[in-house]
Amino acid sequence: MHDFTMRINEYLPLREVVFHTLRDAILRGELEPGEHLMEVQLANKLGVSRTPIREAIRQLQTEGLVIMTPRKGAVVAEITREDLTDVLEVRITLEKMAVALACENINQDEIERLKKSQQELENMLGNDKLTDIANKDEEFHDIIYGASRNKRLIQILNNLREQLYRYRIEYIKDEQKWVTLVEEHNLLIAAIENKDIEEAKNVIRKHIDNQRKTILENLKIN
Amino acid sequence: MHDFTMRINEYLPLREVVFHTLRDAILRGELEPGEHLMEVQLANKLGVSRTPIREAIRQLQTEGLVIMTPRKGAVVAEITREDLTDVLEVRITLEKMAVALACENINQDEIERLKKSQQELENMLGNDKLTDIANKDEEFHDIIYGASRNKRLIQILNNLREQLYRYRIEYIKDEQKWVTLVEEHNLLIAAIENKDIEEAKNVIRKHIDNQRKTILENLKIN
DNA sequence: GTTTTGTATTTTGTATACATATATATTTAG
DNA sequence: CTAAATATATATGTATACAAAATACAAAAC
Repeated sequence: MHDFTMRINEYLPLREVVFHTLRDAILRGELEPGEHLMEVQLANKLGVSRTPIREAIRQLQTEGLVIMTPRKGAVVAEITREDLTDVLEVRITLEKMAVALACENINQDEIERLKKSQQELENMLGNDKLTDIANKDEEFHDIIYGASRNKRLIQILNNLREQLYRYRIEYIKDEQKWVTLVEEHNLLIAAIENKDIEEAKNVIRKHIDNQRKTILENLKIN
Repeated sequence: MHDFTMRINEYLPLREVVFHTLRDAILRGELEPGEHLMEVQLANKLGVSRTPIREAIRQLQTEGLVIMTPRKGAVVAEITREDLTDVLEVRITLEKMAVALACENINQDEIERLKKSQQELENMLGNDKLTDIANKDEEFHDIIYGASRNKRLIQILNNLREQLYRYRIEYIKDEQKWVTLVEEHNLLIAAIENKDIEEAKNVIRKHIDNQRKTILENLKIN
């Protein structure tokens, strides 16, 4: 018997495809900050009409990746050092909130998944591609987000992470930081398992702070 | 000589007009949760084409006021008690962050504006329309947001407040709560002026918590 | 009576056409 | 030669047309 449920929801609106294409182009740097996004040009390049392009650009705006001005169009958002600092500052606060809630609400299954994810992450370091490692690291933190049981918090944290997407490789690629990364993750698992809220908050604060330092150091922009 | 700079930026795209119209309709309850938003119908009613309607609906989606499903369209978001609890929980965390930052960064001018706004609010209680009072209360908190100097924080707080817009009158309309409201605002001003971060966080936590109780008590939905 | 299937209608997705504002190039006045 | 004025081109805003999917409903099959 075949699984026919497989093809359910396989349909993707063009606007979604365009959105992901443009988003990736921005995050990879193919579309540079300050660059003007012109609807007809993009429509021709991607072989669609202006309509899905417009809708995708609007979605990019809400993610903070482009800035739109009425009658002027959209430009790829310049990210200033100040913006990054702001984002990271909010992120630390909300990550602390997330681990605190996770301490209270996490179940045994999630703890197991956390440990498994962490083990896999350790095995990948030095072997797999950086983006795969970065994805595994995201998975780890996603489990914690989920254990917070607060959907709005999860949504905001995902959005903040999105803002930092361009820089997420920086931290992973420095081999000297791997020891710290693994150590912090393990401390975090222990703290959450012991429901030690203060310890968990401390560890996550340091963890994000390390990322912050790396990002700000490697930053060419002002 | 006339001032021609006056008309600069006076232009508003139709999508913005439609967005505000629909948003107000949702917040007033004219468009009820679960109700289907149909593009042609709205376009006819508002006398515009489908294009600005579509773009407005997408914006409503990012504000969390409607839920869109591909090929199915948009429905006004049902707000569950759980959603509200989540929003308020995040809001308390971020309001605490905002007042803490405000303690560090606020300047004399802003303190004066805070006191002036508060004085005006007190004078309005019992005299002015509830929505005007609510707006004045927003102004008060906006000054504190601004003093945090964190643009991303301000943006997220504004969005969270948006989610609670439907219920903001509930708290204001109960005359018994006015004393508490005024008292808390004054305590908050004092704490910020003295740069007493812990006290400020405590006051704002109580302040939002009081709103939370009122909202959840008056809530008919599950 | 219930389920299935075919058809009509409605609704969203996408493309395109036209209107209008902005940017660019050209001309003309000083 | 510079700068204002004008013409031209380009881009966005909006409306409309057409395609395709979802829904509603009726008829047929069981």
